[in-house]
Amino acid sequence: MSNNNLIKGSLQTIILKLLEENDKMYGYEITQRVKELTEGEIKITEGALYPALHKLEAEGMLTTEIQQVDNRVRKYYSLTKNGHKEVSAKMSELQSFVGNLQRILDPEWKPGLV
Amino acid sequence: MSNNNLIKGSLQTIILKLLEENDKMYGYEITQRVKELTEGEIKITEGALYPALHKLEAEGMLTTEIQQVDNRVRKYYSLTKNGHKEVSAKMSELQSFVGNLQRILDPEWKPGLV
DNA sequence: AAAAGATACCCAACTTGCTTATGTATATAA
DNA sequence: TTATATACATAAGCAAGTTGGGTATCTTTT
Repeated sequence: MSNNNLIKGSLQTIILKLLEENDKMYGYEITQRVKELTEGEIKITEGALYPALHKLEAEGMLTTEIQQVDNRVRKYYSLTKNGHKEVSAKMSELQSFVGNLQRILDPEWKPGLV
Repeated sequence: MSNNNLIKGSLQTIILKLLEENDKMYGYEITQRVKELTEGEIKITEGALYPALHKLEAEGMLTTEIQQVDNRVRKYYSLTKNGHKEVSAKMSELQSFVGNLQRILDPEWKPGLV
């Protein structure tokens, strides 16, 4: 992530959610997608991403598939069955955390507003 | 903190914001306020809180004032001038990060919705 | 009366999840 | 030919937590 050390632990959720929407992605693609979606505001570093991918794979959330594209190796990741389950768990965990944050930081806040 | 490792990095912001709203708070009071506001979902541990308070004080964001209440010592914290500045900085940093998170995790999301 | 829990502070060992820096390799643009 | 983009990876170090311990007073429960 670029210059913010905020909400550590959301990287896993980001990876899982993107893979749920895209079925199959490789590491570099994930960094670019996040950069796109946030207009360059969040940059996932490779030093954070690859270990996270390896960890999720070791935990049985992801499977990999190597592809050769233009003399370059790509490692595609996709969700396992457990991975699919994990997405919703992580998502509701994160959404509930963000909701609680809003309750603390913005006393005016009610669900339905940013 | 209860079961979420998501809070890392946002604890400082929470402390600063609560102090902006309440002018003067002591450590234990902060833990209770957060518990209240989140209906017990977020519990700030003392092992996290006190070092964070000491660090913010060392950085010149907070000043302290000891009070004796019912034979018990309370250490009240309040924002310094720099502390007041820091609140808005941290707040907009966090809000922008949360916005970016939504953009990544919920492609349907537009500012104005949760 | 004793034990448990709430109030109120603190510290230290440890773990986790990043950053920063480095390495390999190919292709393209300046 | 140097830098930038694509594409993978690892390792040292750091910051911010968790976990578990300690001290002390007051109140509630057994």
